[in-house]
Amino acid sequence: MKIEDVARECGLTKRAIRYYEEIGILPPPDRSKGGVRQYNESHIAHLKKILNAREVLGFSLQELQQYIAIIDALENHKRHYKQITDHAARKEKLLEIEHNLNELLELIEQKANKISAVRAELEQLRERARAAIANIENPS
Amino acid sequence: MKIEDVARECGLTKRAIRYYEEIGILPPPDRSKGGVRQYNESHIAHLKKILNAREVLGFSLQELQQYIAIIDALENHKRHYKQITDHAARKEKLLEIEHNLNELLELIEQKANKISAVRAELEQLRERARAAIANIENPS
DNA sequence: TTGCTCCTCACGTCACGTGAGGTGGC
DNA sequence: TTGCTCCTCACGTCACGTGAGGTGGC
Repeated sequence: MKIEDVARECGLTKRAIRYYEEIGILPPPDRSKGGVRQYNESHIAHLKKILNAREVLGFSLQELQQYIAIIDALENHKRHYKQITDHAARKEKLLEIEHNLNELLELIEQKANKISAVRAELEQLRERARAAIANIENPS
Repeated sequence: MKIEDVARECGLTKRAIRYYEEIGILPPPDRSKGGVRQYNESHIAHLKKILNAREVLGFSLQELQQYIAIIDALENHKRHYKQITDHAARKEKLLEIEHNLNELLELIEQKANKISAVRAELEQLRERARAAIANIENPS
Protein backbone atom coordinates (compact mmCIF):
# COMPACT_ATOMS: atom_id res chain seq x y z
CA MET A 1 0.00 0.00 0.00
CA LYS A 2 1.15 3.48 -0.89
CA ILE A 3 0.60 6.68 1.04
CA GLU A 4 -2.36 7.68 -1.12
CA ASP A 5 -4.24 4.49 -0.14
CA VAL A 6 -3.62 5.11 3.53
CA ALA A 7 -4.79 8.71 3.15
CA ARG A 8 -8.05 7.65 1.49
CA GLU A 9 -8.67 4.84 3.98
CA CYS A 10 -8.06 7.01 7.05
CA GLY A 11 -9.49 10.30 5.83
CA LEU A 12 -6.17 12.14 6.07
CA THR A 13 -3.95 14.03 3.65
CA LYS A 14 -0.61 12.63 2.56
CA ARG A 15 1.04 15.59 4.22
CA ALA A 16 -0.56 14.73 7.56
CA ILE A 17 0.61 11.11 7.35
CA ARG A 18 4.19 12.18 6.65
CA TYR A 19 3.96 14.65 9.50
CA TYR A 20 2.78 11.96 11.93
CA GLU A 21 5.78 9.89 10.92
CA GLU A 22 8.06 12.90 11.35
CA ILE A 23 7.00 13.52 14.94
CA GLY A 24 6.87 9.84 15.89
CA ILE A 25 3.12 9.17 16.01
CA LEU A 26 3.34 6.68 13.15
CA PRO A 27 6.21 4.16 12.93
CA PRO A 28 8.28 4.69 9.75
CA PRO A 29 7.22 2.15 7.12
CA ASP A 30 9.56 0.28 4.79
CA ARG A 31 10.61 2.04 1.61
CA SER A 32 10.85 0.71 -1.95
CA LYS A 33 14.23 1.05 -3.67
CA GLY A 34 12.91 4.28 -5.16
CA GLY A 35 12.19 5.65 -1.66
CA VAL A 36 8.41 5.17 -1.78
CA ARG A 37 6.74 4.42 1.57
CA GLN A 38 5.18 0.93 1.74
CA TYR A 39 2.35 0.50 4.27
CA ASN A 40 0.47 -2.56 5.45
CA GLU A 41 -2.80 -3.26 7.27
CA SER A 42 -1.29 -2.83 10.71
CA HIS A 43 -0.40 0.78 9.90
CA ILE A 44 -4.03 1.41 8.96
CA ALA A 45 -5.38 -0.18 12.13
CA HIS A 46 -2.93 1.75 14.29
CA LEU A 47 -3.81 5.04 12.63
CA LYS A 48 -7.57 4.56 12.81
CA LYS A 49 -7.42 3.70 16.48
CA ILE A 50 -5.40 6.74 17.51
CA LEU A 51 -7.38 9.07 15.24
CA ASN A 52 -10.57 7.98 16.94
CA ALA A 53 -9.03 8.48 20.36
CA ARG A 54 -7.70 11.87 19.36
CA GLU A 55 -11.05 13.07 18.08
CA VAL A 56 -12.91 11.79 21.11
CA LEU A 57 -10.44 12.94 23.76
CA GLY A 58 -9.34 16.15 22.06
CA PHE A 59 -5.68 15.35 22.68
CA SER A 60 -2.75 17.10 21.07
CA LEU A 61 -0.37 14.88 19.13
CA GLN A 62 2.06 15.08 22.03
CA GLU A 63 -0.59 13.87 24.46
CA LEU A 64 -1.46 11.12 22.01
CA GLN A 65 2.06 9.77 22.40
CA GLN A 66 1.32 9.14 26.07
CA TYR A 67 -1.97 7.50 25.22
CA ILE A 68 -0.31 5.18 22.70
CA ALA A 69 2.35 4.30 25.26
CA ILE A 70 -0.31 3.21 27.77
CA ILE A 71 -2.16 1.12 25.22
CA ASP A 72 1.02 -0.53 23.97
CA ALA A 73 2.20 -1.21 27.50
CA LEU A 74 -0.90 -3.24 28.16
CA GLU A 75 -1.14 -4.91 24.77
CA ASN A 76 2.43 -6.11 25.00
CA HIS A 77 2.19 -6.72 28.70
CA LYS A 78 2.54 -10.49 28.46
CA ARG A 79 5.58 -10.26 26.26
CA HIS A 80 7.24 -7.61 28.43
CA TYR A 81 6.58 -9.10 31.82
CA LYS A 82 6.79 -12.81 31.03
CA GLN A 83 10.23 -13.25 32.58
CA ILE A 84 9.90 -10.76 35.35
CA THR A 85 9.68 -12.67 38.56
CA ASP A 86 9.28 -9.63 40.74
CA HIS A 87 5.57 -9.90 41.25
CA ALA A 88 5.36 -6.79 43.41
CA ALA A 89 6.88 -4.56 40.72
CA ARG A 90 4.71 -6.16 38.09
CA LYS A 91 1.58 -5.53 40.11
CA GLU A 92 2.69 -1.94 40.73
CA LYS A 93 2.97 -1.35 37.00
CA LEU A 94 -0.43 -2.88 36.31
CA LEU A 95 -2.08 -0.77 39.00
CA GLU A 96 -0.58 2.33 37.43
CA ILE A 97 -1.97 1.35 34.04
CA GLU A 98 -5.38 0.75 35.53
CA HIS A 99 -5.24 4.20 37.13
CA ASN A 100 -4.43 5.80 33.78
CA LEU A 101 -7.29 3.96 32.11
CA ASN A 102 -9.68 5.14 34.81
CA GLU A 103 -8.66 8.73 34.18
CA LEU A 104 -9.22 8.34 30.46
CA LEU A 105 -12.64 6.79 31.03
CA GLU A 106 -13.60 9.69 33.27
CA LEU A 107 -12.61 12.12 30.53
CA ILE A 108 -14.77 10.15 28.11
CA GLU A 109 -17.78 10.44 30.39
CA GLN A 110 -17.36 14.21 30.48
CA LYS A 111 -17.29 14.30 26.69
CA ALA A 112 -20.43 12.16 26.53
CA ASN A 113 -22.19 14.60 28.85
CA LYS A 114 -21.23 17.55 26.68
CA ILE A 115 -22.52 15.73 23.61
CA SER A 116 -25.84 15.19 25.35
CA ALA A 117 -26.07 18.87 26.26
CA VAL A 118 -25.47 20.05 22.70
CA ARG A 119 -27.82 17.44 21.28
CA ALA A 120 -30.58 18.48 23.68
CA GLU A 121 -30.21 22.10 22.68
CA LEU A 122 -30.28 21.38 18.97
CA GLU A 123 -33.33 19.13 19.33
CA GLN A 124 -35.10 21.86 21.23
CA LEU A 125 -34.33 24.36 18.48
CA ARG A 126 -35.60 21.89 15.90
CA GLU A 127 -38.85 21.55 17.78
CA ARG A 128 -39.24 25.31 17.78
CA ALA A 129 -38.60 25.44 14.04
CA ARG A 130 -41.14 22.69 13.41
CA ALA A 131 -43.73 24.41 15.55
CA ALA A 132 -43.23 27.63 13.63
CA ILE A 133 -43.61 25.78 10.33
CA ALA A 134 -46.75 24.05 11.51
CA ASN A 135 -48.13 27.40 12.57
CA ILE A 136 -47.65 28.80 9.08
CA GLU A 137 -49.22 25.79 7.39
CA ASN A 138 -52.13 25.67 9.77
CA PRO A 139 -52.54 28.99 11.61
CA SER A 140 -54.14 28.72 15.00
CA MET B 1 -16.79 41.64 34.85
CA LYS B 2 -13.25 41.88 33.56
CA ILE B 3 -11.53 39.62 31.09
CA GLU B 4 -9.83 37.62 33.84
CA ASP B 5 -13.22 36.64 35.30
CA VAL B 6 -14.48 35.50 31.92
CA ALA B 7 -11.30 33.51 31.37
CA ARG B 8 -11.66 31.70 34.69
CA GLU B 9 -15.37 31.08 34.24
CA CYS B 10 -15.00 29.67 30.72
CA GLY B 11 -11.68 27.88 31.04
CA LEU B 12 -9.95 30.06 28.47
CA THR B 13 -6.92 32.33 28.44
CA LYS B 14 -7.28 36.07 28.15
CA ARG B 15 -5.44 35.90 24.86
CA ALA B 16 -8.01 33.46 23.46
CA ILE B 17 -10.89 35.70 24.46
CA ARG B 18 -9.30 38.72 22.78
CA TYR B 19 -8.65 36.58 19.72
CA TYR B 20 -12.29 35.47 19.53
CA GLU B 21 -13.30 39.11 19.62
CA GLU B 22 -10.74 39.94 16.93
CA ILE B 23 -12.12 37.39 14.46
CA GLY B 24 -15.75 38.06 15.28
CA ILE B 25 -16.71 35.01 17.34
CA LEU B 26 -17.38 37.14 20.40
CA PRO B 27 -19.20 40.50 20.15
CA PRO B 28 -16.97 43.38 21.34
CA PRO B 29 -17.92 44.33 24.90
CA ASP B 30 -18.15 47.86 26.23
CA ARG B 31 -14.94 49.49 27.46
CA SER B 32 -14.29 51.52 30.57
CA LYS B 33 -12.86 54.99 30.06
CA GLY B 34 -9.42 53.45 30.56
CA GLY B 35 -10.05 51.00 27.71
CA VAL B 36 -10.73 47.94 29.91
CA ARG B 37 -13.21 45.41 28.48
CA GLN B 38 -16.43 45.11 30.53
CA TYR B 39 -18.30 41.82 30.19
CA ASN B 40 -21.71 40.71 31.46
CA GLU B 41 -23.50 37.40 31.99
CA SER B 42 -24.74 37.19 28.41
CA HIS B 43 -21.14 37.11 27.16
CA ILE B 44 -20.44 34.17 29.45
CA ALA B 45 -23.53 32.26 28.34
CA HIS B 46 -22.74 32.90 24.68
CA LEU B 47 -19.15 31.75 25.08
CA LYS B 48 -19.98 28.60 27.03
CA LYS B 49 -22.56 27.54 24.49
CA ILE B 50 -20.30 27.89 21.48
CA LEU B 51 -17.32 26.36 23.28
CA ASN B 52 -19.39 23.27 24.01
CA ALA B 53 -20.55 23.07 20.42
CA ARG B 54 -17.03 23.53 19.16
CA GLU B 55 -15.63 20.78 21.35
CA VAL B 56 -18.43 18.39 20.48
CA LEU B 57 -18.57 19.08 16.76
CA GLY B 58 -14.85 19.67 16.19
CA PHE B 59 -15.55 22.83 14.22
CA SER B 60 -12.97 25.42 13.26
CA LEU B 61 -13.69 28.96 14.44
CA GLN B 62 -14.78 29.81 10.92
CA GLU B 63 -17.28 26.94 10.88
CA LEU B 64 -18.47 28.07 14.28
CA GLN B 65 -19.52 31.38 12.74
CA GLN B 66 -21.99 29.47 10.55
CA TYR B 67 -23.24 27.52 13.55
CA ILE B 68 -23.81 30.70 15.55
CA ALA B 69 -25.63 32.23 12.60
CA ILE B 70 -28.07 29.31 12.48
CA ILE B 71 -28.72 29.42 16.20
CA ASP B 72 -29.20 33.19 16.21
CA ALA B 73 -31.48 33.03 13.19
CA LEU B 74 -33.83 30.76 15.09
CA GLU B 75 -33.54 32.42 18.47
CA ASN B 76 -34.34 35.80 16.97
CA HIS B 77 -36.77 34.34 14.51
CA LYS B 78 -39.83 36.00 16.01
CA ARG B 79 -38.20 39.39 16.07
CA HIS B 80 -36.85 39.05 12.54
CA TYR B 81 -39.93 37.69 10.85
CA LYS B 82 -42.62 39.46 12.80
CA GLN B 83 -43.37 41.91 10.05
CA ILE B 84 -42.75 39.63 7.12
CA THR B 85 -46.09 38.88 5.55
CA ASP B 86 -44.70 36.63 2.84
CA HIS B 87 -45.54 33.32 4.48
CA ALA B 88 -44.06 31.26 1.67
CA ALA B 89 -40.62 32.88 2.05
CA ARG B 90 -40.83 32.59 5.80
CA LYS B 91 -41.62 28.90 5.61
CA GLU B 92 -38.80 28.41 3.12
CA LYS B 93 -36.35 29.95 5.58
CA LEU B 94 -37.59 27.82 8.45
CA LEU B 95 -37.33 24.64 6.40
CA GLU B 96 -33.74 25.54 5.57
CA ILE B 97 -32.97 26.03 9.26
CA GLU B 98 -34.57 22.68 10.09
CA HIS B 99 -32.42 21.05 7.42
CA ASN B 100 -29.26 22.56 8.93
CA LEU B 101 -30.24 21.36 12.38
CA ASN B 102 -30.82 17.86 11.06
CA GLU B 103 -27.32 17.81 9.59
CA LEU B 104 -25.82 18.95 12.87
CA LEU B 105 -27.73 16.29 14.78
CA GLU B 106 -26.48 13.62 12.40
CA LEU B 107 -22.93 14.79 13.02
CA ILE B 108 -23.57 14.54 16.75
CA GLU B 109 -24.73 10.95 16.40
CA GLN B 110 -21.50 10.07 14.62
CA LYS B 111 -19.50 11.61 17.45
CA ALA B 112 -21.52 9.69 20.01
CA ASN B 113 -20.75 6.45 18.15
CA LYS B 114 -17.02 7.19 18.14
CA ILE B 115 -17.15 7.89 21.87
CA SER B 116 -18.78 4.54 22.43
CA ALA B 117 -16.11 2.79 20.38
CA VAL B 118 -13.22 4.34 22.32
CA ARG B 119 -14.95 3.74 25.64
CA ALA B 120 -15.52 0.08 24.80
CA GLU B 121 -11.86 -0.39 23.93
CA LEU B 122 -10.63 1.29 27.09
CA GLU B 123 -13.00 -0.74 29.25
CA GLN B 124 -11.79 -3.92 27.63
CA LEU B 125 -8.19 -2.96 28.34
CA ARG B 126 -9.10 -2.20 31.95
CA GLU B 127 -10.65 -5.64 32.31
CA ARG B 128 -7.45 -7.20 31.02
CA ALA B 129 -5.39 -5.19 33.49
CA ARG B 130 -7.66 -6.20 36.36
CA ALA B 131 -7.51 -9.85 35.37
CA ALA B 132 -3.71 -9.71 35.31
CA ILE B 133 -3.66 -8.07 38.74
CA ALA B 134 -6.03 -10.69 40.15
CA ASN B 135 -3.83 -13.39 38.71
CA ILE B 136 -0.81 -12.05 40.56
CA GLU B 137 -2.66 -11.69 43.83
CA ASN B 138 -4.25 -15.10 43.60
CA PRO B 139 -2.34 -17.30 41.09
CA SER B 140 -4.46 -19.98 39.42
C1' DT C 1 3.25 55.34 45.64
C1' DT C 2 3.10 50.35 45.31
C1' DG C 3 0.97 46.18 43.08
C1' DC C 4 -2.06 44.18 40.45
C1' DT C 5 -4.48 43.60 36.13
C1' DC C 6 -5.31 45.70 31.94
C1' DC C 7 -3.83 47.03 27.19
C1' DT C 8 -1.50 46.53 22.35
C1' DC C 9 2.11 44.91 19.38
C1' DA C 10 4.66 41.18 17.69
C1' DC C 11 7.27 37.01 17.33
C1' DG C 12 6.81 31.78 18.37
C1' DT C 13 4.39 27.28 18.00
C1' DC C 14 1.53 23.34 16.68
C1' DA C 15 -0.59 20.77 13.07
C1' DC C 16 -0.79 20.72 9.20
C1' DG C 17 -1.96 23.23 3.80
C1' DT C 18 0.04 24.33 -0.36
C1' DG C 19 2.79 24.88 -4.03
C1' DA C 20 7.84 24.29 -6.16
C1' DG C 21 10.85 21.40 -8.27
C1' DG C 22 12.40 16.93 -9.16
C1' DT C 23 12.27 11.51 -9.38
C1' DG C 24 10.10 6.67 -9.94
C1' DG C 25 7.23 2.86 -11.81
C1' DC C 26 3.25 0.99 -14.99
C1' DT D 1 8.02 8.47 -23.78
C1' DT D 2 3.89 10.10 -21.50
C1' DG D 3 1.23 10.53 -17.07
C1' DC D 4 0.57 9.62 -12.75
C1' DT D 5 2.06 9.42 -8.00
C1' DC D 6 5.90 9.72 -5.20
C1' DC D 7 9.57 12.46 -2.82
C1' DT D 8 11.77 16.54 -0.11
C1' DC D 9 12.20 21.36 0.99
C1' DA D 10 10.06 25.42 2.50
C1' DC D 11 6.88 29.14 3.13
C1' DG D 12 1.83 30.01 4.64
C1' DT D 13 -2.06 29.52 7.95
C1' DC D 14 -5.02 28.83 11.96
C1' DA D 15 -5.58 29.29 16.83
C1' DC D 16 -3.66 30.69 19.92
C1' DG D 17 1.09 31.02 23.62
C1' DT D 18 4.31 34.06 25.35
C1' DG D 19 6.88 37.70 26.55
C1' DA D 20 7.88 43.10 25.89
C1' DG D 21 6.72 47.47 27.19
C1' DG D 22 3.47 50.57 28.84
C1' DT D 23 -1.11 52.28 31.22
C1' DG D 24 -5.16 52.20 34.72
C1' DG D 25 -7.73 51.71 39.09
C1' DC D 26 -8.05 50.18 44.27
